[in-house]
Amino acid sequence: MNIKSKIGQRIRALRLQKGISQEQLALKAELDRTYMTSVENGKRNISIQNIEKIIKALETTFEEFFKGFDLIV
Amino acid sequence: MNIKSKIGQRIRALRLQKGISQEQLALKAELDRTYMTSVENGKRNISIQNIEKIIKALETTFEEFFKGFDLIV
DNA sequence: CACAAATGTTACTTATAGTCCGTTGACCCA
DNA sequence: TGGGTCAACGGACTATAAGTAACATTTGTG
Repeated sequence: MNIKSKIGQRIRALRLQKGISQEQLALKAELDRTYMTSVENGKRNISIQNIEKIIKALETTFEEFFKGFDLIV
Repeated sequence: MNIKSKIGQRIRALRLQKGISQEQLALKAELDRTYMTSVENGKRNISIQNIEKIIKALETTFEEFFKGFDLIV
């Protein structure tokens, strides 16, 4: 699994855990809905600033977000 | 402290811990020497793929890299 | 099935990430 | 003093991420 897909997968998992739609998350993170879709689907080489926006919108932390991250195959 | 500076600070700390120069790290990560300087100085909104390159060059993991990351003020 | 809501895709512009080449200054030491 | 290494900076350039619109598809629910 490449890094872009791993990031997308992690975002999707946390989003679903919160039970919100891509659109709701996008709004909260101040990003475009279609951009969120492409990030979740591993199509974007996202920057650290946008990752930060999403982590905040998911109400989590960098540490939590990346916990166990390297175990994803 | 903004996210770009926090990333730069963390990279620099780990690099110095390994006792290598910016140029050696850049070479290992297959990035430009001048780019490494600007990243460490918090001037770049680095992408996830380049973060991955640097983390690998530093011989660490995402989990380790971001451990305690949110505590930086 | 019909309809709505959620998600996905394509294609595009603009904004900026990242490279390359060269310079400068600090530091160390023979 | 002169040569080496290292870090920071700048200008000019190319590569690519950000961001959006329009449309398509999937999914869930009556």
